[in-house]
Amino acid sequence: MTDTRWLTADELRAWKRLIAVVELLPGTLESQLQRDSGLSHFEYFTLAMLSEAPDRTLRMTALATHTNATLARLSHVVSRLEKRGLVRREVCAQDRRATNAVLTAAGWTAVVAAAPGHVRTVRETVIDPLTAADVADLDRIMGRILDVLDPTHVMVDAPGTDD
Amino acid sequence: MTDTRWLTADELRAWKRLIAVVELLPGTLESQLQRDSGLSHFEYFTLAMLSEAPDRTLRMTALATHTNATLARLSHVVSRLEKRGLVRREVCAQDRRATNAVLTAAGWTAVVAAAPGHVRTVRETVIDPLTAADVADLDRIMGRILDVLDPTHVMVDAPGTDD
DNA sequence: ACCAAATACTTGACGCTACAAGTATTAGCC
DNA sequence: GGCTAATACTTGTAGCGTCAAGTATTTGGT
Repeated sequence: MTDTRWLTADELRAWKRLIAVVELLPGTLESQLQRDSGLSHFEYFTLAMLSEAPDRTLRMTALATHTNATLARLSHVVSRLEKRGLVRREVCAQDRRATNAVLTAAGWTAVVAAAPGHVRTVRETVIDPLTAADVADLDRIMGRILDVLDPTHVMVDAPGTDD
Repeated sequence: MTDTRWLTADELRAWKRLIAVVELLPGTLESQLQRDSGLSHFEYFTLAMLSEAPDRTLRMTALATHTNATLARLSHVVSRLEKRGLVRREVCAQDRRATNAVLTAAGWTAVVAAAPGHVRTVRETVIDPLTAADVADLDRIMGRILDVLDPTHVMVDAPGTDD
């Protein structure tokens, strides 16, 4: 336990603003999706990952990795999505321990219907207030932070993580 | 419902990275604080706000605003903190409808003890991987996003929002 | 071939947050 | 002054995420 290096005024200001965005952004996305599509952001994200996977199918473990969820959480969420007919479970033929989550036709319809409103919200809240240079800076900075938070780049820059 | 303006490749990359940080950062802060201090990030933040307020006291409504919480959520959290002896409730003398949340001596001790570890985590995950120019860019970009998410700047740049 | 360990989930219980409804007090209006 | 509306919370309920434990299947020795 060495001496604490406190934040400078500039660092503190940037940090406070980042943390404010981290607190506020999820709620904004959540509200819009819930209101317009009846989906939580995590549900939307899960369906989106499946929609881009080969055969619209992923093993639970792979899906959990891409959505940054625990297997337990994903299992509960997939159960709910299954009850609503948006996803279907299949036992994996190659490895009977494993479960494949498959996007149903209804699930595809739901995610396709939800996407435009979601993208519009993303544009309004994040992208459109920024200049092209800002976007480049944001990309660079978030990349540096992710090198620490997610060194193996499991969540981003892996296949099938489009939003 | 006009045509959707989809994200360009650059925008999409920056967005995906931002959302990854938004998903991963809270968990990182949460784990460290819980492990080292037995506090959730929200509890820590609540105590920190109180610690910087005059008389270490704030009305519930004001505290809720600064922590970006609903009154209901804050009420539950303060109840728990009260049970642990970190916060005390007082009826406001001027307005008997209102409740003041007051940081106790034990609460002060807890937040002071938790701060160094928290700041170290913030440094390691966010500040230190960035150059000074990055920090300035981050500050500017988050400011622009906050103009949309929090137009009245209630959460940031209001008094008593240091972290 | 067999058995222990590892893997891939699933399930149940508990804690936290949002939402809805309720209580107490104050402010505004006539 | 008295009545209504607004304010400032508090409390109960339901839903979602986490953690711990359990089940089923496969892998890796021996």
